[in-house]
Amino acid sequence: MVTLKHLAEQLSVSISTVSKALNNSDEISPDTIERVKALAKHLNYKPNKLAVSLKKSKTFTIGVIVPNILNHFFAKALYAIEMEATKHGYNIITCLSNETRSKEDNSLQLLSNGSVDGFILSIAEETQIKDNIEHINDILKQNIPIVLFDRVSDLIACDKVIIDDFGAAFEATEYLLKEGRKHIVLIGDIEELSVGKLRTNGYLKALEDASDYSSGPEILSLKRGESAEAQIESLLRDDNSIDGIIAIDNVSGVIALQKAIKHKRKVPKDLSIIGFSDENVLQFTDPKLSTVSQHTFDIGRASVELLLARLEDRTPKTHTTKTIKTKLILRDTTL
Amino acid sequence: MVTLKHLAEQLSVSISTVSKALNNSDEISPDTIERVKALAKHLNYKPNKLAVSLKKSKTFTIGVIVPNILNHFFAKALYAIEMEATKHGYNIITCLSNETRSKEDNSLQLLSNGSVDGFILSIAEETQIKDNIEHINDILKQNIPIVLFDRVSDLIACDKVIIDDFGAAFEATEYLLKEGRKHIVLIGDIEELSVGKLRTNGYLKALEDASDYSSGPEILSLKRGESAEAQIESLLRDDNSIDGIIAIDNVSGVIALQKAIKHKRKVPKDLSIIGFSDENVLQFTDPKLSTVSQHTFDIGRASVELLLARLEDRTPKTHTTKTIKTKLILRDTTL
DNA sequence: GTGAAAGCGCTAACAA
DNA sequence: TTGTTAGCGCTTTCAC
Repeated sequence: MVTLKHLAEQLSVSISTVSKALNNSDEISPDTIERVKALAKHLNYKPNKLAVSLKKSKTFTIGVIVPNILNHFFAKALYAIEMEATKHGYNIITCLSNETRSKEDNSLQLLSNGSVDGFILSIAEETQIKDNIEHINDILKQNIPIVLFDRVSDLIACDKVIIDDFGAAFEATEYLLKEGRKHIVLIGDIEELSVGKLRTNGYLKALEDASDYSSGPEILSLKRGESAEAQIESLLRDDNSIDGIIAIDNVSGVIALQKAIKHKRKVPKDLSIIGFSDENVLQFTDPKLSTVSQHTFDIGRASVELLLARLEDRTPKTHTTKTIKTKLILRDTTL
Repeated sequence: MVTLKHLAEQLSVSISTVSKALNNSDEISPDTIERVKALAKHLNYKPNKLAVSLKKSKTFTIGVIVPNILNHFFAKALYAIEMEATKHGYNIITCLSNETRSKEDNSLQLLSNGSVDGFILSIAEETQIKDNIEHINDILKQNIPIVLFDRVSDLIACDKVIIDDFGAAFEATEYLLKEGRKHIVLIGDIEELSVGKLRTNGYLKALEDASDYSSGPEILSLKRGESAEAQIESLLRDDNSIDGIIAIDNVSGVIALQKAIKHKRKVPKDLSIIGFSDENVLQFTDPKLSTVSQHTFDIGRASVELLLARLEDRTPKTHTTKTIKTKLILRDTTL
């Protein structure tokens, strides 16, 4: 590895001269700067990032902790985060909590030792269910900034990026009501998460507000141990009166659609389906699923922006919660 | 941030004593060790990783560069890599090339300055098409080890993890032939990649070997600018004689299946479909797609193992190419 | 315009 | 058993 020292020796100048020259200091003569830069280029010199970071107490690295990268939502969020971070000259260190509190805690601990300047994090399911978020607040206490996205907690005081889950589900339900649907079922496997609760409430409120809707709310809360497909298929098979489905997680909408096709239900004539997802999750169905689009790319980008603002002291002392707009995208599974 | 210096001052001992105590050196008295450790724990001391890395010239960090994280194959590979790396006490810095050579090169450059101990990389499409791999060899020349996975190149001398693409496609085609299929079409959008070529050759060889197969090979090479769905749909619509499909990329198989259902083709009675993918890509179709499973998790794990072996000097001078077994998984779209 | 020296936080050879 | 010192590669203040 080529170091400043090597360059200095070759050029018979001091290390500090070389350093300054490479940083275009106006203390150094143009001539020297040129000579130094020429040799640096020739020898393919690259400043050792560890040394610079150590010296400056600044790593230009963000720790990103996501619950499950096999979930397309998080994959896309990571994509957006990486793109935006790179744009600003930051690297990302990626950790996966796999929905467990222990791994989340572990990653936080392991990176909060000078490895990263801050964190972008979506809370693990286990953490959210137990509502045990001390490990996260511990990091905050050490003055390491964190931006929470999607899955957040009121018990944590930091910057956050969310979508209007309540409003989005409300709007989707309202749409089905306007279509004249009489039996709308909500399907999901994320009732325990902050976002799941909000979406469920949005659905409930919309039904409540509908004066001419006679059947009560009906929720199929998918059980973990059992096949989601079997549960959804049996729902559709057993009850022919269902004419609307709101799927509040990533995949239930697609499953419902596949089962509806299999059982020859006319979609959307006799049955409307709206899923929750980013635009291009499981995009190859025919007909195409109507969805509440989460603008995942914007979520990731906003998270990075918020964190960098915090790191560069461009933010007020108070914490920001940024809400990314959702959009109801009507494709082929709604009228 | 708590440092050794803080601990040393509080305990009125030297910094090196503290350092040694924390590392359980037998130069230090049990008593001192205990006192040091107690205070360290109390103050939540964490050794600064940058300093340790700088000192030891060892970062315990792996740079992972993948072409496209929205492709489920790479998401899963990343998942496996993160899991395995974490298990061995390594972090991963993730970079996305987005299939471009420039970003791939950039990431390599930016991390080869002491940030990582080595790389795990799958070659970007642009790099593979142009067969311009000097930037990768440059890194190798600097004695930074690289493990290539999935998309590899003969022009790069390093450890590699691949699957038997030729054999897998051969086996899949053979299976359809044994089913008695008379008109088997290959669909794909990755003919330009190393893996795509190998898979295509496997298909061709299988047809060639089949004495009683009268129609020639037929390949639908999906054009980039146009909709894959439209191209596949028109194939199926225009030619009713097609009774077998081998899809060599991640998603074409699912698209073909959806279109077949839409056009009321009996699957698998009148049309067999085999896709290429990991087990749980787009898993919610009904019927379920038969696939060549790539054992993506094993690919990721093997990549980490190979790299760590190299880093820890446990490997011979020569380079290893590890081939991960594929498996033809027959689900519902084959007889 | 250039260089010496201190120091970021840590490890490790050597001295006491 | 403990402490001193040098040094990883870099930046930056201060002196020349």
